[in-house]
Amino acid sequence: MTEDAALEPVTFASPDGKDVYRHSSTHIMAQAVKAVFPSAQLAIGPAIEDGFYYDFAFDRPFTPEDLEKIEARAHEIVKADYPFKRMEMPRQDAIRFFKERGENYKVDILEHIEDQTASLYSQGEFVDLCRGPHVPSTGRIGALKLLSSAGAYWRGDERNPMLQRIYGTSYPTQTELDAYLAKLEEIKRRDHRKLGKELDLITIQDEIGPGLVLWHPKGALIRLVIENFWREQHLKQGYELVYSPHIARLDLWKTSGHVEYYRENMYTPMKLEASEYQLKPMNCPFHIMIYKSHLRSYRDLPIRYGELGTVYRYERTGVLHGLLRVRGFTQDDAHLFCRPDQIEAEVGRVLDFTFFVLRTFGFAEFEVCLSTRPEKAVGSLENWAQATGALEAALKGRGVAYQIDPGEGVFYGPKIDIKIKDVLGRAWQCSTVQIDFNNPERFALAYVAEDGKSHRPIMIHRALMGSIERFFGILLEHYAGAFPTWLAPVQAIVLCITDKQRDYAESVTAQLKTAGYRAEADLRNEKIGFKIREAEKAKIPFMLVVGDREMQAGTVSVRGRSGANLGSLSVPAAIDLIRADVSQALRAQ
RNA sequence: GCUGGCGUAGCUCAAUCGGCAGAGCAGCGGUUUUGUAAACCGCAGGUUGGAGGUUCGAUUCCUCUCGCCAGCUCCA
Repeated sequence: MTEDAALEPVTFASPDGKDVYRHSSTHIMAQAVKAVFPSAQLAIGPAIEDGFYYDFAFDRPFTPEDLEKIEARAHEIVKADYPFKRMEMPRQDAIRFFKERGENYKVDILEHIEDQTASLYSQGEFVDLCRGPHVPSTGRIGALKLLSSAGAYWRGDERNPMLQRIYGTSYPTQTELDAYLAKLEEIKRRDHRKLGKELDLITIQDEIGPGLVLWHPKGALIRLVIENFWREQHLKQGYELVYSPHIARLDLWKTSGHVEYYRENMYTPMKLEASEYQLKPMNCPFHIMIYKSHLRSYRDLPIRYGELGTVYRYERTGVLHGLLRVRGFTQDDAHLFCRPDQIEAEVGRVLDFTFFVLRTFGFAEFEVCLSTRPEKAVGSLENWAQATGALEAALKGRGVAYQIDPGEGVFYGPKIDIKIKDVLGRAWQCSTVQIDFNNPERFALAYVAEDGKSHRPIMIHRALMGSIERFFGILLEHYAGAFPTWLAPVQAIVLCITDKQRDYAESVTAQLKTAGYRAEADLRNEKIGFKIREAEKAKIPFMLVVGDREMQAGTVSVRGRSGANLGSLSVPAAIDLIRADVSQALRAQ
């Protein structure tokens, strides 16, 4: 350090510190790759959340055996404890330097930067173009592991050549690395595709088609509970529920602009009786047509139409992913029609409603983004400013922490996106609130104001869960299949110890059902340990064991999910226990 | 869509060099009447994703195709 400067120590505990640490790690990996495969060319290698990657131009994909060799070499480099050395040179010199070494991608990067000075970092015989900073020496990296390799396009553009990317991670200690690897295992264990099949909730089958979901009885039951809750709450919140068909004339989609802007995501239209029909990719035009079905007064506004609307979108094959990305899905959609001065209040109501619903499902942490006007957009600048201001005011009025994504709004208006964080800290985009200047214009929406003249309403699109399929998948992973009692497809199972208690078990089950709970009886001629094991695997919240003792006393022996002994209770007391569990979840906001 | 990997019984996975497709669980039949995460015996279960090719012979090798997985790109 040659001048006075503010010195800020960074450690692995801070985000910046992690970044530097992982960045140095990726240099070490790159050095190892160059040592093992000298013909590999360097592209870029940044730190990412939970690790790092480096892209290489190489004549073939890296195999797991390659990764082992590279990792072994990287460990040697760490052991050798090479110091990281920074040097600077004029940009042209740097270009010449990398050209000589055959590092064409580095040359490409240099040709695109504006700085006339380039900084290079070296450790041992390895030199890389790099802004830095780095840890003092390679020995500072405690535990380093390569995780996987895959193709990735140069500069993230699919028209560019594909490079070979290696992912890895590093931590100060082996213990921390092990904890991270354990988390990866946990993520695998909770995979909704696996759990969905194991718990017999949903399947996606080749014979049906990719991205098309079959809801089996237990999955469908959970969905029914979700939908019932959704409808009930929407009616309470002043929404009117509507239904719309799955196809409509192609002309409707021409008017809405979807044919023009969204065609690559739409199924091919079908021809019928001299006109073309389109499978719906969105619900909005239908709600608009309900609005338009008669003349509207300013007194009618806001109008809120809600629908669990099933839409079909053609997604490129490579992007489909279990329930999280499908081709046919149901949006918990609603469209609000309001006056410009009502935007803030309406958006505020939607935000409150969203948080209420998401909290009820057990999510407590959120990431909120406000996306502003993109380059290409419809609507006047004043409209954008007013609407964006209203969104912001609604957020501020509620003390919601948010970040601004400049230029990330949809072309037809600004939006607020809410991501939910699951129990493993992963963020999922579900809820969205979007202002739409475009559709009211395209469909010539109007209301008669106090002045007796026709005015254009503002339209707000919003979804709380986004898609029921995706939301269900997230819930499944969040709870690892152990749904809270109010959602569990089977809430209680009565297990008899021998067939002497069959009648009693059936009568207990009938009492539970009469009380309004989803109960089953396992009357099979099996040992109690076996029945409990099966009930545990099915993640049923309450197991009611009945043997001779219970039958004599008119009680049940209650076992909670994962082994809790809740004691011997009378049947009404057991029902109270279940009731308390259900209502607690529905009240805990 | 792109790059790579993978498709074997309902599920999880074996099958050496190209040489009779096998196990556990689940299912079915029987025995067992059981006290908090797996009783025992038996039976059945397959066009090895699909189509073509090479070969005396293909789960295995080749081509095409469908699907899945990882990543990229794109997104609820």
